[in-house]
Amino acid sequence: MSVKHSTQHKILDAAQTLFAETGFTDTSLRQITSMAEVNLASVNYHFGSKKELIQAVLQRYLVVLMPRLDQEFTRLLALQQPNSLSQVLSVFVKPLLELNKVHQNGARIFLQLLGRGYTDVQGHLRWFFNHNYGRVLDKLVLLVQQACPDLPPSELFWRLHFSLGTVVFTMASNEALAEIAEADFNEKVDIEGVILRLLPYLSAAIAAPVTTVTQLSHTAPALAIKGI
Amino acid sequence: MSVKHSTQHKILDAAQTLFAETGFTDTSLRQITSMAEVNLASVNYHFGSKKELIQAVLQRYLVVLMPRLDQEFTRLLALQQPNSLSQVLSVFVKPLLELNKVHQNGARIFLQLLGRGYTDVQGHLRWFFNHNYGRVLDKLVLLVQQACPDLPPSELFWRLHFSLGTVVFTMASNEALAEIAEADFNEKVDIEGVILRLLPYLSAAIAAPVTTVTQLSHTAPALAIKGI
DNA sequence: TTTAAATTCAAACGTACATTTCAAACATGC
DNA sequence: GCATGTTTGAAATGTACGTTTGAATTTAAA
Repeated sequence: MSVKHSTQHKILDAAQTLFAETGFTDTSLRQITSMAEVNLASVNYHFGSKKELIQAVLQRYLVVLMPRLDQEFTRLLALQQPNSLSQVLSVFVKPLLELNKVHQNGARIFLQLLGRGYTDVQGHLRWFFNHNYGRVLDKLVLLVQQACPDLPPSELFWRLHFSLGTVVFTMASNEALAEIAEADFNEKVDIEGVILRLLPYLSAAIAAPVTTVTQLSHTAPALAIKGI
Repeated sequence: MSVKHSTQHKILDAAQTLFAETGFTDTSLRQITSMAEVNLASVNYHFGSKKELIQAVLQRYLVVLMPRLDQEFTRLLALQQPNSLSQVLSVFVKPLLELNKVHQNGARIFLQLLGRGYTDVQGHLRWFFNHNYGRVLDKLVLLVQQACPDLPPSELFWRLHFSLGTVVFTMASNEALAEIAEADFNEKVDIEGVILRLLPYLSAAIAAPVTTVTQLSHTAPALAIKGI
């Protein structure tokens, strides 16, 4: 049935599954090597350290995804005339789903790992990510800015991070959510289904009218209270 | 300057800070007791275990917040006529900010802890939370349902979880975000500022028009591809 | 002041972890 | 087929963790 895999490959496969399920810190090398049916020492032999294994697991997807995204962003930027927000966000879909070619359920696993990466570890992953792929995401910011010219840059900054949170958290708790959805609403939701539900949600959110505090305090008199 | 605090109090204060910063698993009891300047054994003496300490840290805020939320939800539900979505979401603001009375920066710390709770630990916190406060949140679902009568229940389920992700992730990485915002846009953003920015974002997101797959595939031809 | 309970303390316990070691097994080019 | 470099294996190392222990100390009631 299954082809013969190298030790590295077996380690990466087991590691990504356990990392996505339990997080980086809560997954031990012993769990990984035991699931991969390889020797404990082989992780350090092939990857150097646990830290480098984590990065290798992510790299397998990033080296596929990021050039694809970069290409899409560049294409949209070249169109000169501004794209709609939903057009911009839609370019994520295909590259993300193509991660399923890298590995079965690759898209889901990658997004889960991304979520873990942003909440689990404090330093090295964020650095690793920004250092290697920061420029690609700058293009995304530019595209969204063109799509929402009325949005102040600082507001856009916050809303893009809100959106990152939406995606990342949803994927981190994806398993639990999908189970509840299936039990409560009898609907099976795969990663594509979740992404499709995210698009209109995020489009509306990012493009939401900017509400000033004065406007808000009409519907939210709570803000008038002092001293807290 | 500072009043004399009991050992329990000192442990809770140190624990909440470290938990919020580093997460539950990545914070050791030795770090906590060393910051609190108490003996290592006192955690187990006063709280029983690390698990129970985590719950105690959260309880300090939950026992204040949840009855307040419950009261607000009940009040809105009693109005009979449906409330607008932004009215519903606005009731979170005051109770959340009142957590600053529980402890300095209590609102921020609590939301950060909530974020950690949803991503760090797998089992016991989610159970603890749903078991104790599930009924309060059922009222919220009802209110949102009334505010958005056109939203199918399953869509509402997903969007509320998307929104939870937005809040929870934003708070978990709040420190980093606030730093960047201050450096890039020269604007100091406190927890109240973040909450105020979240409200219009979430209102628009939850109430976004429901897009069907057919509609979407016009702007996102990516979905037409097969085999992935 | 006496006494009993509550609290603190230093030390140790057992466990799990990432990493290292080094000999054995394996593969590969000559 | 031998020698060389690569990979695996079982075992050990050292560290950090949560928790337990039992004696010392403080607290507070009698």
